[in-house]
Amino acid sequence: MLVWERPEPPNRPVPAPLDRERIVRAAIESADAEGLEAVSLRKVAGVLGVGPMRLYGYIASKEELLDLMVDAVHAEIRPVGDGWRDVLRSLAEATRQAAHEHEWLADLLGGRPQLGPHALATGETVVAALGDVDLDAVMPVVASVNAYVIGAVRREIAERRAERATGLDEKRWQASLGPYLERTFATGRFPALAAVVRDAAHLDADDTFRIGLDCLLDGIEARISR
Amino acid sequence: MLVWERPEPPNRPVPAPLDRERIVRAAIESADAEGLEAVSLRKVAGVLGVGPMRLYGYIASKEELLDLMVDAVHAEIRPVGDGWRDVLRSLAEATRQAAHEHEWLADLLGGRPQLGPHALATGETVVAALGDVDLDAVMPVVASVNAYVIGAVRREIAERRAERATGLDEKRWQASLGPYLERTFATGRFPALAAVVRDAAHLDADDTFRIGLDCLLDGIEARISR
DNA sequence: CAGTGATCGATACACTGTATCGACTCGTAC
DNA sequence: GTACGAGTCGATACAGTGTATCGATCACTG
Repeated sequence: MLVWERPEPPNRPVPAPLDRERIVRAAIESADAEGLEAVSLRKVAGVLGVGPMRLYGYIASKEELLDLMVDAVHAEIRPVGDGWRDVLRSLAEATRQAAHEHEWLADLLGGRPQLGPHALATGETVVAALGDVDLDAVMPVVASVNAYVIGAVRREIAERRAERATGLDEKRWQASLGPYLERTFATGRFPALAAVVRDAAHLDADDTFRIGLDCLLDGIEARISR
Repeated sequence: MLVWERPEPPNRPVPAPLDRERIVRAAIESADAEGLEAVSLRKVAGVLGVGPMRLYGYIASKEELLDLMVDAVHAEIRPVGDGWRDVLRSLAEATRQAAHEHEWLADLLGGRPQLGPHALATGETVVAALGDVDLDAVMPVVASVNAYVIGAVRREIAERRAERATGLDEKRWQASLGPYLERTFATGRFPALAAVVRDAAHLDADDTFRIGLDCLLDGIEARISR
């Protein structure tokens, strides 16, 4: 068929410009807005106006995308302070802060080794601030603080989600968790637990986090100044 | 059609007897053998000789199955010892041990509040052993140890998996992580980190875990005996 | 200008969790 | 003894997933 009667090719749109940063940003926005389980390659590609397979030019798997997301958040974690204790506390608070802004981070933290440039940069800052600490003690100290933060943040976010799930409509709450614990404790099988839950002061999340962190830092201090 | 020429109904098999315990056991075996991501309701139902939808008579969602799996493992976590410190240490070691036997536990720990009977029983044991501790201090103390354990175990399992992934064939290892860090450190952007990784003593996982735990327990001791 | 590699996205595959619904069984009321 | 109602079981279906494959198209090199 001659060109004259052949229609123009269907206006093939210029392929949307793409790079890892754009992809990761879109993924993070999705995760922030709708949770991690709502992040799919199809949706991410969708908001970028692109076919799903296009992403595989920039990442090799979804796992890699998640790794990139975590590393991107590490860019926001900039511990500051004077001396090792300040910096470790700052690291902990900043990580917790990041997880508050990106709840999905709690699902990913500690799930895979963090070796991205921003994670390494954070590590560098921290380790550099531990210059006056015995070299052999640096790794276990940083590791322990990281471990504590990961676990504490996970628990905190998990609790927050559980509350939100029931709290969304008061009915559900009334019909589920509170009374469940009531009934369970009423069996008398967990007297000590029941006593603590009923009679002890209920700390908020901030205080709980800080107390544990202080304990850990105290213990570290005792150990490295020995 | 008369019965005489109508074939027997196709030997409808007696429905396999089922209960939550059987389901959970099958799921745990799957997860132990092939990892958590290989656990699907179809497969679990399959090994039980049952259609997938049958499971929904016993659980309301896959999440609930995972909750049951975690609680089942909590039955193996029986902290023992004299005094609060022994018991907290025992709790930590037992949890870590459980995660070594069921690596998928690392993916689930801290992901959702643990309110199953076995988890509560573990909590009861621990809290009971903290009888001589100020009531208001019990919750944050237990929470901090739990947080540390969750994070430490996660990191440990994550590292183990990463090693295994590359270690399965030596080629991959040589081509991926080791040299990656080499090259990255060679850029000179992470001098302090590089120094630690190169010059510091490399502790094994057991020691790393114990050092952090000791720090935390030391800090707790200082705080509650104040 | 021909050919060659890279890039793009449509299609396809195997699989997921779970809603729906018809077929069937069984205990009970008449 | 029979009709009915409730409940159980599993086949089918649906919407969605990550990713392999591959033909079409593009930009660039000889």
